[in-house]
Amino acid sequence: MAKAKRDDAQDRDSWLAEALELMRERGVDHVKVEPLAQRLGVTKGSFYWHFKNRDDLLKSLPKFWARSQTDPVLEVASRTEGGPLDKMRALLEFLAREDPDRYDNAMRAWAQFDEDVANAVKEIDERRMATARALFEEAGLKPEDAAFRARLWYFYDVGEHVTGDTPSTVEERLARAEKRMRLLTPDLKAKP
Amino acid sequence: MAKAKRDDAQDRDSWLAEALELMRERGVDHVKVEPLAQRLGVTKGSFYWHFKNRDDLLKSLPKFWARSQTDPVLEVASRTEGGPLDKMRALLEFLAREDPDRYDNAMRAWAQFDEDVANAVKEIDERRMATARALFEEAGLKPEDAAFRARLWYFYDVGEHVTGDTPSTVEERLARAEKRMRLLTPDLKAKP
DNA sequence: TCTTGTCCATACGGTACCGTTTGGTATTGC
DNA sequence: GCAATACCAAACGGTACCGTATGGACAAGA
Repeated sequence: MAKAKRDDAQDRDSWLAEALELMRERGVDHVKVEPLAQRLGVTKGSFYWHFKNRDDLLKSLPKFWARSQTDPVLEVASRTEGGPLDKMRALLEFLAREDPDRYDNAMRAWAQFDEDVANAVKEIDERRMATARALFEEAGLKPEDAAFRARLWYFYDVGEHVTGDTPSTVEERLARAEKRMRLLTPDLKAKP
Repeated sequence: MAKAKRDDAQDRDSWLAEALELMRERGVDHVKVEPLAQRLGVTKGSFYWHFKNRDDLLKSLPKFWARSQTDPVLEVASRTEGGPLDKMRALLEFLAREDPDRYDNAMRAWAQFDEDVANAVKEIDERRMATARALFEEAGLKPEDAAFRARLWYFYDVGEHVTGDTPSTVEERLARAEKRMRLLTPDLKAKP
């Protein structure tokens, strides 16, 4: 009874990774067993070894995606020295320099038609918004006001992503970040 | 040559309408000829009379959707008496009371994987944002600043829609609208 | 009445995919 | 070395859908 698995548990993930990629490119409904097998250079035989069926794969995808969402973003905030406004600025700069998740839009698209996926996405949204909310509270806002301003803050990101209205140059993105700070934090004190 | 068509030209639209509805429920990839025919209570024979093929239907859908976007919203703005801030408030109240388009999310989901659709959606986004931009300019902002604030304004709507984070009661939605006004227009003069 | 055009039903072949079965190969425990 | 096990290939039947071909019902001129 060979317990020492060779490279497995890796292989299930490699199916998941490829499935996620295919989903990003063409949407969930194109994530099908045989085309996927072809992309991986194997036959379906492999797939049905690692998964019960296609639904098993699809049900596993959101968690697989969420696992990749360990929020380097959140880390940036905690790593930064200074008050909440400094952290916000650091966050915006980080986001302006690199897009943290290429799969967001595809997941949102999927979430429109699947409740489980919708919940997975909602959880991520909540986590991100909570970060923003905490910073606004730290800057002195009442919880209620902080919650609303965090929404305004976060939804701007969401809007830029889903509409695809993102400047192509880093400079322009940084300029927008600057404006965003000025508009959303003029009344807040820098050091709590 | 009977030129007096009976009820046609209507029927192509009825296919399109049903297709749009099905797309909203389950996504584009479930908009297929035979299931669609079943929902309409006819056979494919009818479909291939009105459309060249499935692609013909799908290519027509975005325009059909855009046609329904004659923006009652924009009308609200022009109908309202007073300065730009009054118009903004009127817009927000209108949006709080009724959701103007149930197909937005589905179209955005589709747009992720089809460039033509993406352009159609982009056009609508542009039109809506232009309205907001004009109001901010009217309120005295420089074009550049107006553009950014319009983005912040509009993306909030987009964010609420795609995340599904919309209050269930009208009262709460109105309260949010109120906060939004206070946050986005404190420095603007009421009458231009 | 006879023709012409509109609209749809029926029947057909073709394709892409699902999930199963069976069997083969390489790796590991003993 | 010899089983047991992990992993995959190949071949199969089944289904859902596409698009086409053909013909029928029905209305409107002539």
